[in-house]
Amino acid sequence: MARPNDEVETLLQEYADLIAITGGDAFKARAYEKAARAIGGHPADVSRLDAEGLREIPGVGRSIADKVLEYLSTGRVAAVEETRAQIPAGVRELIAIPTLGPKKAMTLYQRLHISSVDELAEAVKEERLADLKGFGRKTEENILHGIALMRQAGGRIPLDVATGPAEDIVAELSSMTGCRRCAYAGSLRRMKETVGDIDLLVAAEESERFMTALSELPSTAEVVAHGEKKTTIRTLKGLQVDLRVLPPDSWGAGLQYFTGSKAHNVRTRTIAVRQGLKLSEYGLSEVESGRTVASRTEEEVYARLGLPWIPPTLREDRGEIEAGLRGELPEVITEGDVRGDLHTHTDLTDGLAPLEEMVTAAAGRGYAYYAVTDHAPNLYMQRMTEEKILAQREQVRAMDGRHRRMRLLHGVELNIGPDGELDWPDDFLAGFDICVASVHSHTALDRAAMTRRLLRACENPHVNVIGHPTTRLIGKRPGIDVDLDEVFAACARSGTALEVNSQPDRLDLCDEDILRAKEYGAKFAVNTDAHSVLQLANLRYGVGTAQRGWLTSEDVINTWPLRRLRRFLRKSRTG
DNA sequence: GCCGTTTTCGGCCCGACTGTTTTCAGTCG
Repeated sequence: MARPNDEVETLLQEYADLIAITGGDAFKARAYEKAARAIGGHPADVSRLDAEGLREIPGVGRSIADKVLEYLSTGRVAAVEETRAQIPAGVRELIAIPTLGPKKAMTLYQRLHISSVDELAEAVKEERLADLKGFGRKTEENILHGIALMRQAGGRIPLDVATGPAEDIVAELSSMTGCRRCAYAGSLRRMKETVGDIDLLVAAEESERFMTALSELPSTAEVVAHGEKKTTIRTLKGLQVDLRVLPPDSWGAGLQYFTGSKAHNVRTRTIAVRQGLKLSEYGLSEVESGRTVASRTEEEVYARLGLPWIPPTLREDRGEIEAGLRGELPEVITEGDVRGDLHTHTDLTDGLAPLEEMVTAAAGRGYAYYAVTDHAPNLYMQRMTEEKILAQREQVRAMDGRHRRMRLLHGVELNIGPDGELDWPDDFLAGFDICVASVHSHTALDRAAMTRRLLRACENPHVNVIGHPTTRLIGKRPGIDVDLDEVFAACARSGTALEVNSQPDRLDLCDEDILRAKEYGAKFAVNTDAHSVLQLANLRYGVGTAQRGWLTSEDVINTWPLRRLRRFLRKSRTG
């Protein structure tokens, strides 16, 4: 059910990790990492490719192509199994802890026989790391901090990881006879950045066959509970899936109930009670007579409560009930409102696809404009130069107009240095159509310095968008310590947009920060930061996050017509 | 292990930061 490319990517990445941990050739590990990434981001289904087709993927040679074929035909790869046998699986878990890499993980295993995150936490507490070479007080602190950060995510699953399987299962159940409606609900439907489990609903006259179907899916590893109204399974990847089957007449009430949030439902139930009604997953009914007054659709249920239908992404009790009652619910943006992506990469830096492929894919999405924004020189590993980016500009200009309905913008993703300085002087920046500027280094500056740094970037007349403004990585790295209110105010004042980065492990700004920034009158750009053709589709997650932040088209510059966008990009430089 | 030749080996994204050392290894972007 999972995309074969993703499975292969996961396998090759594991092999790369294992090579690194067991002290194998670092370049070999890198080669596997690179191939993993290339296959994960490759548009064609690898399970349909032969050896020759596989070797056309950059970074895939004879050896890796053979391993992929071996995996696709047998489900296993001998070389990987052999390496797996050398160290317990838990050792690999350790390198997920920030600041802990393969070398330290191997030391911990060899010297202290630590092979799980729990054992490591225990060992730190018992001060057993004290006499290990290379492990000082500060390292212990970093490990504990890293573990705490991981546990904070509390086993919650990133939005994109849950979405794929949820859609697959919905498609599967929808195709069964007797299925009147099928959808996922819960925090996934509300598009929270992480979800605890997948809540599925089916409307049907009888339930058993759906319960059985779920239990018997190839991706099901374990049936946790199997009842008449509810079945819970765990997938091979450890995702928990709850299925509820409802009578078709209860569909709307059930969907409303199981979408939540809990806080939102408390509010809707309270409104019902005040009207002498009772709201449950089966319907909205009169308390006295028991007569059902609304249940078939969500619209009907909300309408009977005196509310318009409320988009799931707003159902957090953050004022949506009040706004709905007043008839002032925002018209939040949808994916269809987005006219172009303003932050994307190509293989000129760390993207996977050449310019032409990215542009063609963007045109295929129906965009009216599209910005290419590769990395600038101060991200040293990308080896960008003035010559290279000017040559790219030539290519972009030459390509502009080839897709009739889509205009191309040539841009760059600049690095905001520790003092707020940028990669190139102003006169060079003036040659770009759009500049995104992001923090990539020096993430540990104190709050005052960090704030000064970002303000200076905002105030640069050529900086149009602050990319992933907090640089957080969900479950991995907290955001930078910065006075966001100052930054939001500066953005609003200077005509600099704040990015809503759609990468599922970023979603930065997050919903709550967006709500705050909007108060300052700041504008936003919902971008993918795509490093491959496939990642252009991550836009949905950014749009979901933008919705959770109550953004409308008016707030989001890349929903605007090109003419208006261009005016915004000129900042205050010209009238 | 991949790649591209200067073709069958020798490079491979480079530099900064951190914490630990006392001149550097490990991790990260």
